[in-house]
Amino acid sequence: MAVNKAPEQRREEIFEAALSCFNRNGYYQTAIDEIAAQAGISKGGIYHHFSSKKELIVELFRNRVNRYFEYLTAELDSRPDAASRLGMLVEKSGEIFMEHEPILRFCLDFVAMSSRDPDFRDEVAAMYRHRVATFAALIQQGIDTGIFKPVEPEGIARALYFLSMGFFLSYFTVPLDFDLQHQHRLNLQTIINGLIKNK
Amino acid sequence: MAVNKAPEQRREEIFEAALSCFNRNGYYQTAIDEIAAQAGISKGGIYHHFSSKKELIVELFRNRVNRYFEYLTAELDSRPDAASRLGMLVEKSGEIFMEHEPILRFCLDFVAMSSRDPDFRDEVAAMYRHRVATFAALIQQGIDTGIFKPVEPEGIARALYFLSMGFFLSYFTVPLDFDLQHQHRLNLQTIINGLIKNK
DNA sequence: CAATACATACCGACTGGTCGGAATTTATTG
DNA sequence: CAATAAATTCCGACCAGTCGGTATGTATTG
Repeated sequence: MAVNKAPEQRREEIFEAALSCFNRNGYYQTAIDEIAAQAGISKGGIYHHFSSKKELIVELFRNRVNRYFEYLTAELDSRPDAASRLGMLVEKSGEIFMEHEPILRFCLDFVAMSSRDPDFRDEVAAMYRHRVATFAALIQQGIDTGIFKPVEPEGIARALYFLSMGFFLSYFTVPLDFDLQHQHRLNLQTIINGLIKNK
Repeated sequence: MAVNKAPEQRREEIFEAALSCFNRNGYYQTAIDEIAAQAGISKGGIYHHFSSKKELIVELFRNRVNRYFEYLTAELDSRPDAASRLGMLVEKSGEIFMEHEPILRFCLDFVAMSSRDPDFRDEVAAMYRHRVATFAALIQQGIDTGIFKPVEPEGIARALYFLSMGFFLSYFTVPLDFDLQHQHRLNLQTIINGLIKNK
């Protein structure tokens, strides 16, 4: 019958099912039995691989979300200057937006839940610091090379983080009465244009 | 003993308790009994005033959140030009931020939940449209009076909405390693500065 | 005496987590 | 290469507790 599988493969199957269930009904409204059924395993089987529901979602967040957020900043070094690198970030985040919606949705939910759970919040804080530091470093480069005005890199980096989080959140909670890609570029250019020195 | 109170007063007491409970533990993790205890009433009493838990939270959202979001745009007409009006909006939203944190927190939660509940989403959509329309009208005024560059009012208005939502969300989910008021102004000025024509 | 505003007791459905043991795989040994 | 032992993976019944909602009775009010 049900042949035992390698732990890694099972975990992946459980992750996939959990992501789908959490996105459909939310974390607290999802029963372990539901995930188990969708993953083709039993409840006891899930508790063999994860010690609690909470551990499952935290591991899922680490596994999925961090993977994609790090993808964002992977090949940055291949670009010559700050403006080009910022542009690449914009491109890539647009890609993720379109191609990995389930993960984004889950991530947003996790962030929202983190307002009440310290364990969740630690994970979110790590992501926040990582992203802001990356943005800030890029802006600093732009200032050093004389492309950008002498702004506060940290502050603008935070504003970029806030804007992107708000955009993601709104994507799932607001009528989409606009073109996504167009708005995405407009968002970021509105900020970046303010940085570039007047010719 | 417990003397009956006027319905409006009871509803207000229940609202207050519900807001507090929802903020402490979240909507789904809050039992009606909890709200009842904190409001000094019984579960049956609450179901006398509200037909369901869901109706309670939706009414609470309407009653509290919309009240404050409308306060934002109340005295706009008293200001002479677009720049001054935008500035007033910035000021007021900063005030609400500092003085009505519980309501903001609840609002954010409600918005996040609205990604999965159509009934919630209708309420959020109304707020979104109202805010974006207000922003867009202001920007349009600025363009008409020659203060702003000829941008897309709707698009920038959305960016403003996204940024503020992201800021609020992050306020509750991210380490506060910056000065709130300073960052708040920086956020908005970063966008607005891009609008103002170069002298 | 109605009508309103509660309180109390209770129901049925559901949930996270446990537990004993079965099935399957891997390691060991003769 | 069996045969056996040990470890891993998994099942599914079960438990103790929770929760939204209801039914019914009682006090208050006008």
